[in-house]
Amino acid sequence: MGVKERKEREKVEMRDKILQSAQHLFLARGFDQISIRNIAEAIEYSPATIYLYFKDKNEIVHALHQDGFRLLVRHFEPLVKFTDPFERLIEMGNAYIKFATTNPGVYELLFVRTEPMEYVSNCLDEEWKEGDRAFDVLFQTVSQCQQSGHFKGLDTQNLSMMIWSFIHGLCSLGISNHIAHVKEARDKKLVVDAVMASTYQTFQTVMERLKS
Amino acid sequence: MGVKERKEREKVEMRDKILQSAQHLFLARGFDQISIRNIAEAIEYSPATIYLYFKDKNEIVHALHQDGFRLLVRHFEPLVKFTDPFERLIEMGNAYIKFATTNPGVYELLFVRTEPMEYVSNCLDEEWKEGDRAFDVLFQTVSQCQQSGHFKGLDTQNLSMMIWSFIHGLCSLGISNHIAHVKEARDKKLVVDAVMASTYQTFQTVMERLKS
DNA sequence: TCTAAAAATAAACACCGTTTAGTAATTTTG
DNA sequence: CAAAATTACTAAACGGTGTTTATTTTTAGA
Repeated sequence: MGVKERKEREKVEMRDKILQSAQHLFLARGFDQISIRNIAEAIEYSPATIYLYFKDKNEIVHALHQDGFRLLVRHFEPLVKFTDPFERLIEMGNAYIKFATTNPGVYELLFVRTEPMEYVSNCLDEEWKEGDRAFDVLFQTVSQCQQSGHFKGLDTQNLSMMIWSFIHGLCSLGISNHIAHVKEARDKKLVVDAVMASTYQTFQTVMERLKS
Repeated sequence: MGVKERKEREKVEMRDKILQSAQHLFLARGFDQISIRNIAEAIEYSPATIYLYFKDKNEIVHALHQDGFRLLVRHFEPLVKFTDPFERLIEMGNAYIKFATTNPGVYELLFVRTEPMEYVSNCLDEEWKEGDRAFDVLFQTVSQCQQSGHFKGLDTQNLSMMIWSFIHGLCSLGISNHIAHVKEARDKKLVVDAVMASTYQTFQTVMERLKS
């Protein structure tokens, strides 16, 4: 009676195929190109079929979301080798920026677009495990920094928030090309990279000053 | 021969009416509700008529964009009364956050949505005068802070960028409800407000430490 | 008043997410 | 093995979007 097992396997495979297709469309041609019809065409099924595997488009986007968070967390994992918490914190900033700049699409999906947020607002908790975990890594590191005598007198939660806000603002502005207009150069990508790099350096200087 | 003058006046009035309608729809019912058909219905004209006054939808959004930047700059104008540059800088943070939280829709239009950006990438410069002016106010203030002995050894442009990035990250995360998931409280709006307020306080503390 | 220009529109085109009703394939049952 | 039942799939439609084209209505000037 391997029929049931096979059917379940096929169901999972189809789900994966849909998600893979959606991600490919998203990364290759932008958020707007994730259309049910485009996905359907890519996997060579009718649009209606997709609704047998996902409740609606939001559910697809949310699944991609989870994958994105897992990717972010994976960027943080190698940082355990840095035993000094402050050093690890700085490396986390690097890892975060690297994640955002090498995966601008994924970053946009995770932190810029608001559509999935609204969806998540409904089916609370548990869906955001991955996101919470990412923040928790930061929080723990900041906490350890404080235990080592850094950032005296600052609330851990708020300081973590501040650091994340800064890095997010940097990445978000960079990715959305809001920075390019400040400078007059032509090649936007280079400008963004340069500004982000040097701004981040400034951030590091500021953090250094706050160490003791 | 006042006919030509009247026609020109009517042309401008119609343009304004379209923009006013678009802004109303946007602020009242969100970005998605800015549809050519909705605008047309609101001003009691056919959808096609709108294309006699605007090249496409992007041109409408971009016009709203400019208005948004003018509103932001207007939030900064009262700050000239603060003669101490550092005090003015802090007040600018307050003004920016106030702008973002009291006009989340406008803020989203200006700094979160990317659609208008792409449009702007084509018709470079001149369209962004207002945006540049807003950043310039910040830059000048930071520069004056440094002339008063604050923020020693930090590049002005980058430090300005850092400050903007931080505040933007805070507002952006707050508005997009990315913060709410960190805490487990139910009333998101309150949580966002609280976290933003206290985080901002932390930021102020950090800035204070950097004064000398 | 008649004509030429300008302004507005109806209708269509090609998309979108989603639903419904019906077909085709597959599995289970008699 | 054939019939019934279940499952998998899809064609077509609904109401929405931005935009274009051909046509009609309104207006202005001779």
